[in-house]
Amino acid sequence: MNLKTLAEALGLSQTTVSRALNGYPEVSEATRKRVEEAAVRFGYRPNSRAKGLATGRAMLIGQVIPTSTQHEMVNPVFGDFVAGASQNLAQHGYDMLLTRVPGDDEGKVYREFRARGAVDGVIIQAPDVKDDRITLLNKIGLPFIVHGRSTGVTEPYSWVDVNNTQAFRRATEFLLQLGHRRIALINGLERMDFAFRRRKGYIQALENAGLPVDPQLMCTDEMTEQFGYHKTRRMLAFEDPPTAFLCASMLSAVGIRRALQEAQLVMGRDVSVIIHDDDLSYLRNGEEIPIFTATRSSVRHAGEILADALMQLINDPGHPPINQLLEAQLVVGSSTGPAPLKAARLPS
Amino acid sequence: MNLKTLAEALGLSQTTVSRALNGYPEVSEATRKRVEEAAVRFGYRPNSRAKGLATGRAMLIGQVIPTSTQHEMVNPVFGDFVAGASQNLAQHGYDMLLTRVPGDDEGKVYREFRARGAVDGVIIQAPDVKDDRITLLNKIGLPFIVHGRSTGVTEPYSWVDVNNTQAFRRATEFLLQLGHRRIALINGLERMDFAFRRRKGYIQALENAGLPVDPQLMCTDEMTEQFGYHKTRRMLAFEDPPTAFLCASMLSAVGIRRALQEAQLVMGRDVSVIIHDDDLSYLRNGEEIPIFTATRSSVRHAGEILADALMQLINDPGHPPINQLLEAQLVVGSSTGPAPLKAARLPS
DNA sequence: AATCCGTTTCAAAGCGCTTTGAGGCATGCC
DNA sequence: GGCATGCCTCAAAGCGCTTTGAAACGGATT
Repeated sequence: MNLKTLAEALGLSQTTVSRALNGYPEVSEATRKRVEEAAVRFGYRPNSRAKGLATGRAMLIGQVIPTSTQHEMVNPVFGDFVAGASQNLAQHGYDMLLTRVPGDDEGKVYREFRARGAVDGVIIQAPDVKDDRITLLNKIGLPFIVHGRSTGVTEPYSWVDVNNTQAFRRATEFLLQLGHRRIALINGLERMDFAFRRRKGYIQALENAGLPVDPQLMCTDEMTEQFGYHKTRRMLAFEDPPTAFLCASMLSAVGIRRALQEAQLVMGRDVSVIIHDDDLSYLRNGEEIPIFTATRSSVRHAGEILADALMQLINDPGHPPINQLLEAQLVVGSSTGPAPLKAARLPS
Repeated sequence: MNLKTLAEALGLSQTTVSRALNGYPEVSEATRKRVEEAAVRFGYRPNSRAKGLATGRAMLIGQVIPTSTQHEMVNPVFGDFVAGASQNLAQHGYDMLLTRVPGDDEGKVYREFRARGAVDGVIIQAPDVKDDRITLLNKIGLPFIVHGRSTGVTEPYSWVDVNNTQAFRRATEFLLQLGHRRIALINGLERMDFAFRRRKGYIQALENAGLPVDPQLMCTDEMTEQFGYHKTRRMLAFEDPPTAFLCASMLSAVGIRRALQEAQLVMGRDVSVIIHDDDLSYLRNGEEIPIFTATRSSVRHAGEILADALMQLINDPGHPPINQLLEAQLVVGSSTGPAPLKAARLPS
């Protein structure tokens, strides 16, 4: 069933039917009712591509599946983020177009998107400290919004980000207040902007407290469970081991917990742990009482906000860049406590 | 830059240019070279919607974001699955269209997909024991393939599934051989077909061994970390506690591990654990030596196979249904060992 | 009765591509 | 020279929709 046959069935012109369905005022209420009723009855829905061709809109938002080039790891945050974003995109009649990049020339995909008119806008995930994609997208004029920021990019662009610096500064301060002096930082890859900012916050807090920054206590890698596990074991074997861990991911923190329990150490008593909690739907940080003390910020919620902002940018082409900084909540769980008088230490 | 201007710039007709770019034999090699070179130079790419309108193809595969209606939980497997599927779809020039279902009438989305011609096919995730979506899609004639199967559906359809029954039968047998007699099953929601089948395999193994099936030792819910944790604690407090756990998900197994370690029990010595491992990129089951003994089957690989199969179905409309059963590998890690003489038990 | 006006409807153009059916142009053969 | 034969190339139709500019209509006004 297409517009033509529907119009014929109704004894109306295509114009009138189209107008009736798209809510134009030139159509009498009676006609509109009749048309709408018939559309439902026949199960008529306008063809996406024809409509898109006529209107010049794809009604699609592009997104590249965020995989680290290192280990082909899919960002664990992806599912929840997409769920949030899609939900709000759907409210505007948009769907998401997902594509996988062969090799690492993500730029090529965006050029293609643009040239083919495949999407009306794109979402950028996990920006680097200096992310080329932003410059490129600005250049080719494809509406976009970044989930996160890129410190090294000076030109204006739209973004929604968590205040990572602030979150990790506060978390560090919280540990300092509990008397911890040796605080480890289990961080994500530092070419990622969020990791860079988290370290900044951590260092700020230490320096404000007049404490030295020990490079040995900072590590950075892909945030796997094993990463947390191994680093914890190694650091606990130091001469002067940390009494607290600041961890950029729930997943790695599970590894920390494993290492601690294996060493018969009690989290929150022998060693304190604070994590950043993206509030993933499949990996909740406890129920009423959080398992881990955490800086919490729902990535799903971020997705919702991002989607709305992108819709604004698309619907109003002259719109100035939208920047929104979300504050993470510091939620106190049972993984933190006063610094022990004597640091727990593993035999190396 | 569109076809018309490109053709003008080359002093050729649109037909010739189109043919040259699409590899038709009616164009001389010299012309083709010239056209291709110009296309690259001008950055010409055919408009997706115009091309789609002309060819009648969307070059998109639809997928509904799999969220449980219960807790709005996004399937943790989603990211990896999509990465696998998208990769192989991309090889055929296809992208993935993601949509979120408002409410729970997923059927409506598929009808829309069909009526709007928005996609050329769809992928169905996480089928129920009796899944209506299959019947619907067969009825409306939208090419599709199911990731998993639906026991209650008798009509033919295409699917790619892991042999869950077999996997869990083998895992149970493995535990039986180690002398375990009280084996707990931490299963997913049993309206999901995969959970139903896993239980079947588990029960088969017990019955073959002439052992009773204790309903108390079987539980089913959304596979969260907490679910594993709580159920483990509860079961270990039984009069006659299990000495082994069979767990449908890595995530829940992390909860099992937490409960065990908290109870000072050593996995593989006091209590054995076997999990099903989807080989998620962000949640690897150890490096060389698996942490958990597991029935392993990469969900990413399943995505790749599914994508290829769907491409076949789409490219050859008369194609009979494709069914592919993947066998899970039983990999032995350090979480299993001989049954202890006396079962470890927690005070209730 | 003629005119005007607002409402309602329409025919046709256009979006950018593919594809059909036809035409131009050397070449080779009689 | 005339004519079929391939090889290339082309103009135009069509995909299903939106939207422009115009027309039909009924009722009110002169």
